[in-house]
Amino acid sequence: MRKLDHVDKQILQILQEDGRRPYTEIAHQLGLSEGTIRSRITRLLQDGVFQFVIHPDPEKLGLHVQAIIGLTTKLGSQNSVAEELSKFPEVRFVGAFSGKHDLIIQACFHNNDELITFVNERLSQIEGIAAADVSLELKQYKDSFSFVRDDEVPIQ
Amino acid sequence: MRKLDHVDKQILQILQEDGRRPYTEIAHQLGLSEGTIRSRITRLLQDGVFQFVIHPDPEKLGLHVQAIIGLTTKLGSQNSVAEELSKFPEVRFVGAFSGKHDLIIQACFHNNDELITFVNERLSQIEGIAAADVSLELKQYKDSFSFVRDDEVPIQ
DNA sequence: AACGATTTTTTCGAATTTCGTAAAAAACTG
DNA sequence: CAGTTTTTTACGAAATTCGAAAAAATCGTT
Repeated sequence: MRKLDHVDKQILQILQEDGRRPYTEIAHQLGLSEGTIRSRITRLLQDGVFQFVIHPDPEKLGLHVQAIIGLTTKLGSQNSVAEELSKFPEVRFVGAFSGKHDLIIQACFHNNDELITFVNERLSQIEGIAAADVSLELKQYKDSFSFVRDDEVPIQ
Repeated sequence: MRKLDHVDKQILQILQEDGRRPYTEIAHQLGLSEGTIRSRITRLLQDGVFQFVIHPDPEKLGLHVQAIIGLTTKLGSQNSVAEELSKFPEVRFVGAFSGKHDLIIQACFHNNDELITFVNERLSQIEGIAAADVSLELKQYKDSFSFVRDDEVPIQ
């Protein structure tokens, strides 16, 4: 996989703001031809650098309750627990971490009942979870995939 | 804002998988006309139900270090701290929470140095942060905005 | 059930975008 | 610097999107 250059990052930055901006417009904006933008985007997709998706507003979908849950797993079951958790549609993020919790997940629910049911019935049925530390989201300030920056990648 | 119906959710589910699928194809897939898909998507966008974005792979962008940081703020400064943090491009998530930490953020860095600099120099300069509890991501299992489900919204 | 009003869906030609591909240009290599 | 590879451009054909009007469906009222 070739290293991303300035043009690639500019394309990503534009698509970050509007994932459906036409190649022709991006081309015009960057002073390149449509074909160039197209071939670059095709390559970026092929290299798995990004995907076209949508960002729904959970509130508008009726998912009024969001939570971050820190999990402590029994030694040796971290991986299987993480994979099990990843299958749930209400779980949007699962990661293994160093620090207080072995796993940290983020999940969305319609209401508190659904969250309680998830913790008490779903989580308890997964073998290997020792403890769950639930933090309820009170207000969301920022939530995005917008981490494309055009600054220099540090020399390793 | 009208309530989302089954067709809206189906459209969102399709776009979740491929944010660039043409209206014509969605229409064909759902047995509706292109115009219907177009007007529904236009309305959903106008109502702020979702946005077209891209999901970059942080690793492919050279962002090899991700962290979740739980913050304790001084009484009264939670909001200003959150807003300040939201301005950082490396910070992709900021939320106020009940539980152990007042704020929880998620951020991406090129390397450990960048993370250390962020914690020691950026965070320390923000007025109102009492403590920061850093968890380093060791492995990512799931990360998506795919929380559109087509099950029943519970009766409140 | 019938009515008008409103909203949603369909239709269709025009404008725009995307696609396939070949040629040109540029960049890289030894 | 000639040869090779990669990238960009160009352009006609195919597909998609767009604008707007007609048709259909939905809704509230009687």
